[in-house]
Amino acid sequence: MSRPMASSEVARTDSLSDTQLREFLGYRLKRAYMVVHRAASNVLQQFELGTRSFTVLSLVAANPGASLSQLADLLLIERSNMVLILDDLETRELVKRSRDPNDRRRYLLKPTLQGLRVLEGATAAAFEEDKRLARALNDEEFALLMSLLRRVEEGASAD
Amino acid sequence: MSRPMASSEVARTDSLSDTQLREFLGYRLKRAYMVVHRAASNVLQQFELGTRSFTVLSLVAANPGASLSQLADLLLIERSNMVLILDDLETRELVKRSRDPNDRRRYLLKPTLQGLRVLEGATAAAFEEDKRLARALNDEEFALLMSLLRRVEEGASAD
DNA sequence: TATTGTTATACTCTATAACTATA
DNA sequence: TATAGTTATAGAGTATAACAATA
Repeated sequence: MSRPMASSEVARTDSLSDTQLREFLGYRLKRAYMVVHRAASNVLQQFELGTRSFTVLSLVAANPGASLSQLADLLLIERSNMVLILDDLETRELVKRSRDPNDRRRYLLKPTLQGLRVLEGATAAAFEEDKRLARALNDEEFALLMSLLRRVEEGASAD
Repeated sequence: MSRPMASSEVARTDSLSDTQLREFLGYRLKRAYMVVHRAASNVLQQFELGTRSFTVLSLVAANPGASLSQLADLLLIERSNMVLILDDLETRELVKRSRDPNDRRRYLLKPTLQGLRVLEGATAAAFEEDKRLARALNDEEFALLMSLLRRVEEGASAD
């Protein structure tokens, strides 16, 4: 496959070293996130959902009557970005906005029947893929990883 | 702070539930990655480096003579995107491209003296911030998390 | 034919500022 | 005056296709 290279002034190997970067939590987190995110995106594509749309649809279904700001806060994203996600979900009739009669600034968000149907299929597919992605770990290790990630998130956010 | 709300047809709590999503490795990975990435970006800003530029500069310094394609492969990004990162680093005279005399398709990448100086400071700051972000974990837990992340990445990439 | 680097482009995700209508 | 939702826009990050030079 690879033939011997004519040697040049600088010694080179076929595979580069990233041993220094591998000491960084940020580096390892990003690499793991990338492969997991890409795989999840591929699976959700058949439902015409991105990972963000899937997450928002899931939260709306689990919290009917939630507001846009609440969702944005929970997902650590800007309200202005949440508007676009909800625009998309509402255009496709997966989520419905309706004015909150008690506070006319707010919209109460609810899933449509079709939204619930799509979510059901997407959740099953996403969950199966999630398990497949973590197949290198046994149940105990998986639970441990989840707990460590949560502690990192909470410890890092607490400034 | 929060006054009692007039009750509406749908019961609502101030904090939404994401218990279903919290079962997903992808969800937890993304949340942890977001807070870590934002903090790292903030720290690297004083060196006018993004996390990607920092990573590439670090790899060039650790592997003088590496090629663009090798770096792209290692970082799991497209060659076309690596071109733009290197354009930026070279414009700022942190990295230098020079033709490989043995294969005139390639460029050998090397850090400049200024590149090494900037990298030294950036690495120290990034490492300190990385440790701060992981301060919720002791050394043993940190090592365990790193190992679990690596196994997820490798297991997930192996299709 | 295949590979390296490149250009152009589009799409996704994130961030900021300013506006409106309500409170 | 503060908050909820919105608009517009800019900046990262990522992906795809096509091309020239070289192997």
